[in-house]
Amino acid sequence: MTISGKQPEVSPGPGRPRSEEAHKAILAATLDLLSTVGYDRLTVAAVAGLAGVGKATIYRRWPSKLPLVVEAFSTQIPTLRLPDTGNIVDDLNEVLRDFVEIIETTPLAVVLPILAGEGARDPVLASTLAPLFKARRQPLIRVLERAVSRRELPPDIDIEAAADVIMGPVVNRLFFTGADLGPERVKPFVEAALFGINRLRA
Amino acid sequence: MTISGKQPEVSPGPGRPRSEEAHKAILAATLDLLSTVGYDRLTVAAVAGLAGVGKATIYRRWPSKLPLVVEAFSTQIPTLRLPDTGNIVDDLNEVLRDFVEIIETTPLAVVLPILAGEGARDPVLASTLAPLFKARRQPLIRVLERAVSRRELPPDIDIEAAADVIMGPVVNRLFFTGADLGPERVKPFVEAALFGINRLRA
Amino acid sequence: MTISGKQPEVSPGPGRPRSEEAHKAILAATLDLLSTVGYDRLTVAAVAGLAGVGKATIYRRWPSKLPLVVEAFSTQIPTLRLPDTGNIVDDLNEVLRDFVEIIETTPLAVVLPILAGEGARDPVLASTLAPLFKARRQPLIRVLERAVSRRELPPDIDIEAAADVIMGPVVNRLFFTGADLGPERVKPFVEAALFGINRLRA
Amino acid sequence: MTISGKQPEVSPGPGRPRSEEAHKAILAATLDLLSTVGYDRLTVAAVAGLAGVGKATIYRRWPSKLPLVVEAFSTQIPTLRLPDTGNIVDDLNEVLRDFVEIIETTPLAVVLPILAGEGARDPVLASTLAPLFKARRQPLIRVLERAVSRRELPPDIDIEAAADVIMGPVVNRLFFTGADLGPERVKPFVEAALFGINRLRA
DNA sequence: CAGTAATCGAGACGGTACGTCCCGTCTTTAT
DNA sequence: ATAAAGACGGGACGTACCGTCTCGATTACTG
Repeated sequence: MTISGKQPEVSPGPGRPRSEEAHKAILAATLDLLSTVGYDRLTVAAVAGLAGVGKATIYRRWPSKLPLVVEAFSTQIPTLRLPDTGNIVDDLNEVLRDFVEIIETTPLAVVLPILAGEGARDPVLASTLAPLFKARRQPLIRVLERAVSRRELPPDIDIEAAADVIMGPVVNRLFFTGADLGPERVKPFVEAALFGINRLRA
Repeated sequence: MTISGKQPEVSPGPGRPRSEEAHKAILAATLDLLSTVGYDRLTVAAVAGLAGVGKATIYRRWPSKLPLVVEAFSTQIPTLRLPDTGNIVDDLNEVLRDFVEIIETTPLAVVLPILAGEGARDPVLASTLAPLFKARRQPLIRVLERAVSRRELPPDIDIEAAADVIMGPVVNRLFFTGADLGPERVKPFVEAALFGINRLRA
Repeated sequence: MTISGKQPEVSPGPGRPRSEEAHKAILAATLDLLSTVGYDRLTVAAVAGLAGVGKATIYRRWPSKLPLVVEAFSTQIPTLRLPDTGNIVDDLNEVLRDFVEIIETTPLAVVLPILAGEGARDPVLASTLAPLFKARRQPLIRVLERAVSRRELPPDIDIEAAADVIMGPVVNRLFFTGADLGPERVKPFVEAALFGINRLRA
Repeated sequence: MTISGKQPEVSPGPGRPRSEEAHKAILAATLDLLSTVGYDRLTVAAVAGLAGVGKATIYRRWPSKLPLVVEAFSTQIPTLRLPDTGNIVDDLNEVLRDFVEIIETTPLAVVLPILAGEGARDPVLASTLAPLFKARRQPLIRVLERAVSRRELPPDIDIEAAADVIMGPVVNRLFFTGADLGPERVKPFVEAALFGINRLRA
């Protein structure tokens, strides 16, 4: 955060510092249970037990169960790679294949929509989630920006809207249509987004 | 539902009949609370109290809280109109404008993602929800079919996928991107879906 | 309470009535645990488990753990018999022997002082306890009243004070002096109370 | 405590010596809170906070909460004076008046019964408390011994039992009967103890 | 038209998770 | 080594909700 590294990060203040070990164990246990039993069968007491931690140690860090789950799943986000194949079609294909794979192999399919729903009602939560959702979109945005600089897309394109057009069809299918969608089937959706739905032949 | 509709399909049998009034009051109270406090802060006891009904009267009709919410929200669906302007662009614009308006003025913004999340975890629920989600897509599917018969779209197009490409961007923006999106801003998304994201100029 | 017995006790009010069975099971379980593990190792959850009852069923009846214990021990009081031998000395001996036996074979030795201490600080609790403590003294008071009517005691004697003089030495020994005191050793204390400490020969 | 009091009895060893100031502040804070909130709503953290001390500083001196409270309350005891009027009646009156005054103006009314109750459950605590309770009785025992040597009491009297007969009525009234009892009302109880309850006229 | 049976509002039931609080210990930096 | 500060594991507390059950009181059909 600082430019010159001179200062000692932050003053730790008096008292025993919070255990980084416990912090990690809690998040790991949360993700473990999330994938095992799902969101609402996950209990804070079970997380504490699995992490070898007291409940108070959890509540000292997160005000309730939901923010804990939010942070746990947010640690998964950096795994979204930023591809650089040199052309937009292949880049987008890779980004979407990654995304589909994560959704289908982690509890995100359960947690993401719940967060979206809660966020729609609770502005505080929404502002907590905003940067996380934004981070999730970042690789996609970068891919599109590079496409612009390569003149594959017009310079005045609305990149945010374009991102929605790319992600949307896949998101809709994963969460609402319920149709099967492996990573290998994202290609037609990329083409449709780029060139129009006429490309969607049977 | 039956072909000869002259009289009550089945003999009602002995005993006091179920109150149609109570039924409606329960659904209305459920929707009310859904929009007020959200899904999991909604309690069945509160629904009962608001509807002036005993809890057993609710559980006599729905096996648990979730199906109750599902039915309550499904009563909102028929308001999606099926437009028929004669060309695909205007039809799609109208369908999407309707959809955006409903999402932004009813508790569906909260309920829909939650149901999607729960459905991802509970296959029984998923199969309950499938026809409801399908009904929601129906106007869009019909619009696309008519476009095919008008030769505006190729005859071998994958209509289900096309529907996802149309709806997806709007859905993504409404539920996850969090950006503003009034009914008047759906037009660029329709064009992008039809002709590709090159159309998305600033 | 009413003179003519016509009315049906009390209106039960709507809704499922509280289970008398559960009530008794809770009190029995409380006494059981009180004697097994003592006051503060007794947990409400354990009481619930032992009684085969939900915790809420306990908290619906008693606001917290202490009042529950109060009521549980108060059910023990009626076992204090009211003797009637015809003379004050034997009557008092029997009352005190009963009292000592109860203290030494039930958790009252633990609970009574705690209640006294809490009552000294909390007026609400004190007024709850007052009738219970009074009931405990009742047999002793009656014995003294009968002694007055038999002219064994002067008619203008302060009976409440006399009761303290009778009970006090035994109470003090049981709770504070810590000396051994079986039921068979109460006799000298009765005589001392009646005739003065000169009677307390080794 | 030692006969030659010139310097610290033991070599203080290396390191910072324990703060005598902190010690006193802890005991004062304990007594303060005891009278304010009672025994089990008193928390060690609150004592530490009020004393301006870390919790570890408390646990370095006392193994747990109870011994801390025991020591705090035992500091109150030395104020019991040993009267010497020359006759037993006045001596006892003074001893009891002192006792009543202390109970009614300090948190002892709360602490004493609680300690008695805990002691009944925990033999270790009981043996810790025994010398304290004994010290409290010491002035009374001395008064009685002097009465024996003055031939006011028979030489073979059971002094321990006599002490219970003297203290008991007052204790019972203070802790369990709940009746008013100022220092000026102890006289009848002294007389009753000495000569029998016939003296207790209205 | 009396009897039967399912319904009603109300609210208690067993069970379980929540989030808070406290105990007694441990871990930091500072003196 | 002790100090203040405060986090730690553990565990009880009292609250809230779920889905079921039990009341007395309707409200229909059935015989």
